[in-house]
Amino acid sequence: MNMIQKAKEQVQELTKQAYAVAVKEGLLPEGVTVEPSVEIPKDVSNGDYTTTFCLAAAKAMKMNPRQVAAALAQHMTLQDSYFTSVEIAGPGFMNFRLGDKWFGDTVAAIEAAGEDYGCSDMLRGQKIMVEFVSANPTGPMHMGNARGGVLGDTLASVLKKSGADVWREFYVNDAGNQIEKFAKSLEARYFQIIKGEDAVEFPEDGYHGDDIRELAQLFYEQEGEKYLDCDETTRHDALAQFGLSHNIPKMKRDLERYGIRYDQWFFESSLHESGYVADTVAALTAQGYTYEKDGALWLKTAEILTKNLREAGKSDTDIEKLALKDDVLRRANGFYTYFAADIAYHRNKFAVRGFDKVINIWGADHHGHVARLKGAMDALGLDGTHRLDIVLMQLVKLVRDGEVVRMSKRTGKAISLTDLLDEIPVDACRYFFNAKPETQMEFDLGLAVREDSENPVYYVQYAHARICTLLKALAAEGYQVKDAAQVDLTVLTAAEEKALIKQLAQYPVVVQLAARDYDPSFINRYLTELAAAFHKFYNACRIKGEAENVLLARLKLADTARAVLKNGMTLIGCSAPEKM
RNA sequence: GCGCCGUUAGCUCAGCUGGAUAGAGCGUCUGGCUACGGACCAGAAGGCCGGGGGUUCGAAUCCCUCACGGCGUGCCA
Repeated sequence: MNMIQKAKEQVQELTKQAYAVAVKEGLLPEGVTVEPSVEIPKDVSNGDYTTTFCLAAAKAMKMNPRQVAAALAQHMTLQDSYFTSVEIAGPGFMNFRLGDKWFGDTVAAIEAAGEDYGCSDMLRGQKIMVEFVSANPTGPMHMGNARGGVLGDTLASVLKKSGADVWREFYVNDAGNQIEKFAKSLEARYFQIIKGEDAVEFPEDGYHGDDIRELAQLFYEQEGEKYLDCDETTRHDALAQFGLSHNIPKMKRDLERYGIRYDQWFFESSLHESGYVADTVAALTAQGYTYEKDGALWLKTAEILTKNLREAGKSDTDIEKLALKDDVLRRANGFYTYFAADIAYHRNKFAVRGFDKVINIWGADHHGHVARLKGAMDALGLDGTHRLDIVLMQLVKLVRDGEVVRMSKRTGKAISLTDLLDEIPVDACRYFFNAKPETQMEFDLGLAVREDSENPVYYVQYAHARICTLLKALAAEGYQVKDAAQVDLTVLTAAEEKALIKQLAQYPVVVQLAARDYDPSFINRYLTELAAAFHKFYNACRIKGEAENVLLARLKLADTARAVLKNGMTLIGCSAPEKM
């Protein structure tokens, strides 16, 4: 248990005990079972911890909240607790103030945890897969992929710190229609190189990007006109394979520049080759969830989702309005759809590889698929409703000089992830994209370079570097950081010192919130606040030249702040340099 | 039409499962080191929390409704 929880539980216990005594004394009516809610006031003048118990319980007691508070305060015994005072304020808040012991214990607890500070067993025993980016390997990755990459990677780290057994995966869509389109686009460029640009028409729905031209050129340089007259299937296969063999390693390289590494790159084609897609569709058919129409095989999506919605309490008229439709699994031409492969893929995650929970980071434009993929898992008896979580990430809106820049690969105007990294340092990118998933972000390319100095990541890094320099300077004077047990931490009484320690204590809570909400941006905000708390402390309290006991206590505090800054930056994949 | 996401300071965003006077950063203005890193700190200005109703002792937060913006609603992936 972390120090915040300890303090909160004490407030709850003290309040409950005081209530019990007050009842015994006949001051308050018995039988009120309201659980005391404990909060940390924004303003320290309202104490370090507060409970709203009196406000919540007053109604049931048919009393004025302040009277309730007065009765409780009378019988509050603070001996042996972390608190030194309790006072009634406002409409009936009870405000508790922490004593020295809590602050000292907090510093000692952080020291004892070391690099594991922030870890919890909240998700102990859970095997969780995070699948993210999974960009089509038919072209360069764009800004949206950058956001998804950062989000997925940090989320995975946060879940791991919360005790889960985490697996990072990239799903490679190396089969299906997109690949065929990819091959046709490459083919057209290949022919154009040989026959001249005007002699060959480029497919309307093909990929127009320059990367396709470059790949075709490379292919031509390597293979010459060898594939000019062969049969189409052979040529398409060769071109697609060639293209993928260039694009996939490039995606790996780009993601590694962000510090993102996967446990596995899972190929869609493997599901087709092994017959697992066909097997999965057969399993759905065996359960009676499919039917044939117009030569295609359909999944009874509407029926499955209607059942789920009814169980969730939706009325039939509401469900009617949704106009649910069934989905094709196998086209009339005999090929399986992307959806069929996706069902097989997720069945594999649960049924074959045994993940308890699967989290997918998807662009918001895929939200229409969430319910039906979960439903398909339900139909297979895999409880997709509860075990499959989809984090929908709003797309990054690119703006250049106030004008929206489209990101479609088809138009070829996308700003690639490589371009982005060439302009902006990795740390700034990671910090910027580590935002709340559902926020619609705007990224102004004109400001991209300025983002450099504006990005709060430098503020955090500066705090860290400043401490490192300080430690060196004091070491040169013979002052080493000592163990908490050897330092008198009770001399840390200034408001800035206490504020800093309280901020340090928050870290484990923040990590858990990030894991609970699948929102790693909690860590960003926390680090900015921690850096601010440090800078304030540093500005208000001198270290060098102070009396030795004060110097050593403050030095210990600064070093503790350094460790937690480093811990958090590592968690979100940013560096914590010792000098800048 | 229907569905999902969003709307908070000039800009980019917080607001922790309903709490006290709604907060940061950037930008603007005013101050602060012969002292451990001024990439810092202190202070000021700047808000009908998109509009309207409701629930509550209490609403930016929960419910309803409307407006605006983004996305989706394929035998595409």
